[in-house]
Amino acid sequence: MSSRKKQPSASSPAAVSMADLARELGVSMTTVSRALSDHHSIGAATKQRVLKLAKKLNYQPNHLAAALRKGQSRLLGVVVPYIEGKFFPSVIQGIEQAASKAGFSVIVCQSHEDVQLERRNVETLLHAQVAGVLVSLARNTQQFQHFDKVRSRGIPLVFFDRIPPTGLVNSVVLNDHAGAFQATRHLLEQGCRRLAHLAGPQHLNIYQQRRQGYLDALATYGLAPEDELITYSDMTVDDGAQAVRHWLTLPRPPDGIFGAGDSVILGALQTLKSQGVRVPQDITLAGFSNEGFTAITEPQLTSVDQRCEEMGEAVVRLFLELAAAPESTFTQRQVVLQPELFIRGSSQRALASA
Amino acid sequence: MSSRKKQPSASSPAAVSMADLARELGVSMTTVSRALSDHHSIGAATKQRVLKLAKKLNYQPNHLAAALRKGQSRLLGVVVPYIEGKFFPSVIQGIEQAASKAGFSVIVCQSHEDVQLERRNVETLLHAQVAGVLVSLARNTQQFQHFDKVRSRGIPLVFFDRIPPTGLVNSVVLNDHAGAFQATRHLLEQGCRRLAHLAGPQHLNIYQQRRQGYLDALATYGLAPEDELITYSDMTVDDGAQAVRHWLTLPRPPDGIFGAGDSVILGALQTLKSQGVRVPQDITLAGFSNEGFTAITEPQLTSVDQRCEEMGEAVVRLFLELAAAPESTFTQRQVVLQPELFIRGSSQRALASA
DNA sequence: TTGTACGCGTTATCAG
DNA sequence: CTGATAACGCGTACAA
Repeated sequence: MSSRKKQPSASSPAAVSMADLARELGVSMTTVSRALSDHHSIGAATKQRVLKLAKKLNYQPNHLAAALRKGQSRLLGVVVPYIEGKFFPSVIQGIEQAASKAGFSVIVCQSHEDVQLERRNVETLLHAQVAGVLVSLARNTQQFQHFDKVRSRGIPLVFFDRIPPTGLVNSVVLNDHAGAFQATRHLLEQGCRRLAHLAGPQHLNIYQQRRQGYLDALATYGLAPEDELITYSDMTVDDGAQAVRHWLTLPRPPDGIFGAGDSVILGALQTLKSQGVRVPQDITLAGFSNEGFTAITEPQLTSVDQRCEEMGEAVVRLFLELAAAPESTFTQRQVVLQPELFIRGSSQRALASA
Repeated sequence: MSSRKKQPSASSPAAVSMADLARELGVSMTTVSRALSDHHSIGAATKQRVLKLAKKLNYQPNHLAAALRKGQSRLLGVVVPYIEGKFFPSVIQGIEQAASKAGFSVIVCQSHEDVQLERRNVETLLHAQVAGVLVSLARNTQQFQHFDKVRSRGIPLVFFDRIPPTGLVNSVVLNDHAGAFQATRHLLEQGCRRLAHLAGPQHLNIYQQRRQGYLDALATYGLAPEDELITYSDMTVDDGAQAVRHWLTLPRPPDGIFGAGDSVILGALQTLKSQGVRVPQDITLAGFSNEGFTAITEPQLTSVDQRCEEMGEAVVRLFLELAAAPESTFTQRQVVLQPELFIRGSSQRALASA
């Protein structure tokens, strides 16, 4: 009908491109590009003209094309095991904040604690041409080849919280050892001398560290660990309940429990109460993560806070450093954050004995 | 040094492109493209050769380029108010599942209940050239121009849970009215006759519906609503506590409370207990959302479950329909899911009176 | 300061 | 069935 090259069909997007602006203004695309990207080689007047028309026509830059051209997007890929609970949402929150400040957007993927899915997530992110990949490992991830592809493409890779045991990576972690140590020492200070531990899967760095912190704190009080007072599990509520039922059958049950997670301690608390065992008078409790529900239970649960937002920010900072560094430099930086113990009713005998 | 066009620099990504495959095999890029995309016009033998080499060289398709060319990516953008709590993570879970099944990836953005951020999120998604935008509105969103841009680009737009009041949109919602009606009727069946309601912001469709469900249930019992038994708030724990403190000062306090959310009911429960009021004997409670903590409180909280995963799946289904439909057809489909009441201790007088 | 021309990796069109 | 070529929208040496 019309002889125009681009026929603005009524229903289709009015996607106005740099070429359109250039044609309209009678300048070259180069000029437009420079005006929009605030390049130095550009006359102030021309720049204003371009910017004005761009606004008028509601020009939207096609980041896809830019990414293709530059071989890099402004997207950040995040892989986490799950987004229930408090920890990961908070970390993601920190990541989003810092990323947005640096002009990046964030894609979030869940591995649902499944290596297979984790692998596919990484693929997805690579396909989306992300500028960086930020990962917290799935519980059952024990091999790490799927991350080689990321590195081999020169894309910055940062692990956080759950990191590979190899250590040959860039990572941000909490000082889990210190957190566990603090919590355990606190229970000991409350007078406990038979202190049990609900431990997590030991192939995950975090649970290993928490167990070690527990052991080391015992040692400072001259206490030897007892195998029957340490159980290993997936840290669910049920796992906590089951462990407690077992411990209560012992000739000498524990007088305090440090759990490597909050859910498992919740299970312990519920079972203790149902069995008529008083918390904290008979048995004190402390958990890890400072989940929201720790302030809801009765008594409230003492727990180690993980500085979630700070972790997210640190992850992005590390990514930015890697992105800025020349590809050749293979750094292996590790950022370590300090946890904080939140002391609540489940461990305070002084208050409860009243 | 070498006469090759592409000099594979040691440190840079070994990104092998279709052109590389074509050159290596002595065929055209067209052929390679067809083999890879399973086009019909291609010899079986040639196809195998291409596929084999592609695998050998670990060819990774550049979806970015494809998206640029086709003007469409396989990315789905999701905007939610927040990802704490149970509801949104679960819905996202449903979305991810269904999207992945259809070959789409998912970007999640949080508006943090802020229109400004919501606006920017939508921009971000458009920049990322998403194939669809799935939105649950921020609490204070009352204007909707920022979504016009999405539609004007011909990108399918689906709202869920918190939708614009205009109704001129594609959406997936829970039958909030039915949920509230069920919960209220249940409390009435427990013998309550002075039933209070903790209502949410009425410009949000969901809270409006829940309030109406409450009112309609009262009506079926011939009860007239009383203004002093309905409070409006942002539904936080504190809001619930405050409302209860007020109600307890009334000459005739309520004998049951239906809250439009679980947090607000939690606040109510805590305050009631601290004041020595027995739940459910003196006052029954029911909330909305079936949050994880409803099973932790004592007594456990009766609450309306929102079919989160189903909602996510429905959202994606609707998106796919819109994407398949010709641009001209302006449908306004609304999918309505049925909620389910989870009855727990906070509302069961029969059990507690024992 | 501005413009020309090319390339990023893919797909669509048309010709053979 | 296969191939050459143009195009998607943008960035950037290089030339003017």
